[in-house]
Amino acid sequence: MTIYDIAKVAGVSASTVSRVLNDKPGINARTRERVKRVLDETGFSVNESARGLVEQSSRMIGILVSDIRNQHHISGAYLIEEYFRSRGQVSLIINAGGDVSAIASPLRTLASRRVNGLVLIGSVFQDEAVSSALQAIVPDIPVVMQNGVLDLPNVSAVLCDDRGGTMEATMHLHQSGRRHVAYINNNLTPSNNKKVGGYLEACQELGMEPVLVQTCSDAEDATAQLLDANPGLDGIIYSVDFLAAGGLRVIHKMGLRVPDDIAVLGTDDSPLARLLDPRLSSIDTKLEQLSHECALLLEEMMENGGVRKVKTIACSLALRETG
Amino acid sequence: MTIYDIAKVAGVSASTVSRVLNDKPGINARTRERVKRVLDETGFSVNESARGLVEQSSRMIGILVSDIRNQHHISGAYLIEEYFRSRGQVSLIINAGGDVSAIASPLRTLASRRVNGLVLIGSVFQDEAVSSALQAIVPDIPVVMQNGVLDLPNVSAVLCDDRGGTMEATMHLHQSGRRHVAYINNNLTPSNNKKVGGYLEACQELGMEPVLVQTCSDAEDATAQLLDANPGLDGIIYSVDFLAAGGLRVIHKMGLRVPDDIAVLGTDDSPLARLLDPRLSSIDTKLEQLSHECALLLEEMMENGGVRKVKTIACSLALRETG
DNA sequence: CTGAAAGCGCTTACAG
DNA sequence: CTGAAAGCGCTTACAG
Repeated sequence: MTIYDIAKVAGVSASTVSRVLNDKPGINARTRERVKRVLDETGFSVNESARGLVEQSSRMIGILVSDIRNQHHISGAYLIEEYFRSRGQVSLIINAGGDVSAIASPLRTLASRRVNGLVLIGSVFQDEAVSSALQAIVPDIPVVMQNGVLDLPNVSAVLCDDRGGTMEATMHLHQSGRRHVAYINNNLTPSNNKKVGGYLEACQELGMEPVLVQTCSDAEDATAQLLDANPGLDGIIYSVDFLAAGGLRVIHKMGLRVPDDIAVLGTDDSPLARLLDPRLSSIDTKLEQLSHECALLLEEMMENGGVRKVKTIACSLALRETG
Repeated sequence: MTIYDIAKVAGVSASTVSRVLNDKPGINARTRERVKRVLDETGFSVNESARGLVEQSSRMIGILVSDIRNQHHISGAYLIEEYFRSRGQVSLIINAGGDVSAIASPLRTLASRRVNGLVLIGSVFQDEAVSSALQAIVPDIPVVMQNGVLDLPNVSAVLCDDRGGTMEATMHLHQSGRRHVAYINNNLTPSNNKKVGGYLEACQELGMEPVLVQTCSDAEDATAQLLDANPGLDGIIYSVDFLAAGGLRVIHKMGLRVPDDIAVLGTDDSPLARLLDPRLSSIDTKLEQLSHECALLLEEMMENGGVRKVKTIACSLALRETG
């Protein structure tokens, strides 16, 4: 079923059908009605491939997510998908996979589809290999990075002030009387590095001795060891909420009370924070705002031909029952 | 940059470039090499719109998710995306939104894109309105439903045996000595209805008095009221894990011990189950297997022209610390 | 207000 | 083994 078929039935030309289809002005109201009726009755559906070919626009954007398992990233992707779909752009959501240097393959896929814009979700994309790949494969497509920056003319960024948020969290604990606050970090992502930096800076400012733990495995083991080695600890900040879940379990098992004996803070203010018992206080990294800004920025770049911008969004503290 | 440009540089015709691009046989090895080099050097990227137009295939599949907030569904979508991408099919993941009767709009979007196949994730799609919409808009596209069935010739289904899983869970509690087991349900989805059915049937078989609670709001309130009204309760099953999180909190607050005083079971065996304290025992609804089967089935339908099939996958119990 | 024609960038018989 | 040509289903100047 093509517009020619519709044209035949409606007794007009394909051009006219196309005009009706696209709500172009300058068409006799009666003709328009007649064509519309045929369109409806036949259940006609435009072939977007053909349309994309002539319009040189796919009406699609690409969303590259660094890791599927990360609910935070998935949620960001969906927020962006929603925004664009309400504006007639469909989303191609693709999982880049763990290996950032393998980004060329998904990027080529997206390029072939001629996506009108691209958003990269996850700070791991702030990487030299990604920069080269972007430059080589999509030098002319507007790109926005969620929580990462790259110095490329077509690549904007919306950053979350992880450093400031973590500083604020540390200071908050200090203000509420804590004097021995540790930080437990997992992945060495650019985002996490900023968090750690904020923690260290706050410690210095406050005259607290920093206790930094790097764990690639289990938060429980890390917390247990930390607590064994530092009996005087009265606060722990985790680089992500789910780590704090394990931490709470260990603390509970050791017979310490939260927050009386020890305060616990997570990061991201994920849905999990509200589900834990006690409810986890967390650094809100503003996922929704971040995603929304990404969408707005990308839209702006797609329309105005791409002026690079870098925005930063402040974090806040979501205080609940753990500190 | 089109294949004509490549052809000119390589000193061949566009047909030859196309053949090289698609790894067609019957091309002089030298010519192939030469073209490949030019392809590489120029960073050529096929226009998939043009290709899709002539091939009458978009190399895309559509994935319709009923609700973004449901991590279970999102995870399913990603598992399917992964499967198809590794086979050269890109995924259009779309959030259908809460209102099932509004499914026509996303369906039309997907139809316009000429997706080669479609998967619907979420049992809420098992609905008369969805059935009509599918029939009207995509009568000829292979469709697979994840955990829902519809009686349409082009619509296959992979179901999870929610009923059996919940029966088994109820029986497990009974076997471990529980005699007063309640069930807390949230949404009235087809899937949840099966769960409730399984619970009721098990109660009958076991001679237990069923205590069924329907809550559309908070699991904590529901649990508190339930416990107040039924002091003898020694087990609760929740229709989804996150409800159990709230339940555990209330139980804890009331001074009851889990599982000694009361056993708690969730459903879906989500990542959350392992993060709660105590670790939540849960009915494993086999998300990964379900998604994988959906992908296989859809692939089969797309290749062999669509014989409808309905598969059911058994649940199992993931026993941890709560019962 | 409407239509005929060209062209978007590919693939694929058909010839040679 | 290779190329010229037609055609996939649209949109958009260009004429009228």
